Amino acid sequence: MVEIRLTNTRTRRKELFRPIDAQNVRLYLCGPTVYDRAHLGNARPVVVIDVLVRLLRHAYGTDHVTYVRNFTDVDDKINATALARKEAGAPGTLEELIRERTHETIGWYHADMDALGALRPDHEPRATDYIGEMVLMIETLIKGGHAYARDGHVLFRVRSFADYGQLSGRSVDDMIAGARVEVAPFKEDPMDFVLWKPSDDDLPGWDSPWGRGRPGWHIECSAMSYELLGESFDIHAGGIDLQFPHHENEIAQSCCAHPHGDFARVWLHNEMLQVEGRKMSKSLGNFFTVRDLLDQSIPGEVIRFVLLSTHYRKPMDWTAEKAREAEAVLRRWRGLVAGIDPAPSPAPAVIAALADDLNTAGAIAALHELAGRGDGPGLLAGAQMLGLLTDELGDWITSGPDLSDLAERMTALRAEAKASKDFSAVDALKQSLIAAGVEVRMGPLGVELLPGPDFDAAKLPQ
RNA sequence: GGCGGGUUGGCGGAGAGGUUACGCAGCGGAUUGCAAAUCCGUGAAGACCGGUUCGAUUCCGGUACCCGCCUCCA
Repeated sequence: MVEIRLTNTRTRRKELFRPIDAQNVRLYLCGPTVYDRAHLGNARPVVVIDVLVRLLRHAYGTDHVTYVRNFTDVDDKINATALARKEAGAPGTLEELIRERTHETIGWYHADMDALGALRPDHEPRATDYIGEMVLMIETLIKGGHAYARDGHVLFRVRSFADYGQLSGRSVDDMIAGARVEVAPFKEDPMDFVLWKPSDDDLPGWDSPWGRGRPGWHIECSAMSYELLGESFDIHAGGIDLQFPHHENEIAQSCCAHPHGDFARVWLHNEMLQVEGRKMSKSLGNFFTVRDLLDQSIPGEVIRFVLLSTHYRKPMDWTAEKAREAEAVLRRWRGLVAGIDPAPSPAPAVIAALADDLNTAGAIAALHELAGRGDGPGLLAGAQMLGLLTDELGDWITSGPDLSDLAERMTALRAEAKASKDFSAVDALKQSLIAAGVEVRMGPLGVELLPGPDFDAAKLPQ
């Protein structure tokens, strides 16, 4: 059995991973709020956890891992988008427009994450399908003295949970001293957070004991993970920015509603993705989507490689240079493994790196060594452990335009030139191909033409 | 203000208290009509100041700078 070690945010230590039930290893990843295209930062945890799931399936068996990732489809940004569409004259009720928007966004999300080679989770619950369960959980919290209703709102009573702040290493008093909390007249304590809030007629709402309203953000993950994974499960993952307040609040809700459970044993948090040294964020306006990159002809496999080339617990800067290097490596590797079957099992060095707190960068280094030794089957098996060099992600390598006519012409010209020693015609053709963004490779075996990133069919010689 | 993370060679980026990370770029060579690609070889590092140690880039303390969370965010 592979010994997997993971850094648990809760204990701040790298720990040996021991599943609650080795027959069913359970993992929950906080998924997207489906109001718009996923940006590149959204993709980092998805790709990282995808590798973790592959590793867990390798260690415990394909059918012994349950992976859940939610869709948050109750959210004010979704409402705002739908409302804007309605005001712009779109037909249908607000609820229909919201449903349309979330349905459309989920389709984009699936397409974009598929393009990165991320396996679909076993369950992808939507918050709107679990409103009843959330209401039940809130009622349980009220009965237990952990929540209270005021003016159509229900709030979680932070002071009722002694461990509040343990995950993120802060105390309620410290946070109040920070004085950056919303003070609302209906709160007993400034740190109390919303479980349920009232909806007016312009907002989606569900009937509840506290009137028509909608759930707060945090309760959905508590309710859905309980329904799908139980009161104790193995791993809960997400971006480090979710550590507080989202995950702290999830812990408070879940542990108070299900005092006999542990909720999540291991908390995994990935560091932020940066662009030009700054966090990619909506408020800074420096974010771009996965689709933007794909549309720039950056293959999903290249994006995946770049995301995995930095350890998940470190900030990662996205740069065009990294994408360029990754593409060159993948092109070389794909050439090396073309037509080859993978080795029966991944190289121990690859598994060892991944088992050591998901050291994907170390695993890639191990792949470089396999490639350097010319071990195609080993490289292929190891890379596929990382979700690289898979058939599904390989289209970009062969999907270029058909340049075989030009390659043949070049070959013929070159044969003539070798006899006449006049290479001017060959060089002229080569220059025009380069100008069209084609990489020209001439060797003893013949001529190879590869469309590069700047390829422009309009500039091809006739 | 409170809390957390980081600082490694030209660039990117890991592990390990003592022995080559690895990749890209550079340099030398092989190959090539010339290039490219490929192959072989190679120089180069760990913010700063202390401490522990026979020995620290690696452990501990401090300083500086950078980043993040505390507000929608992965």
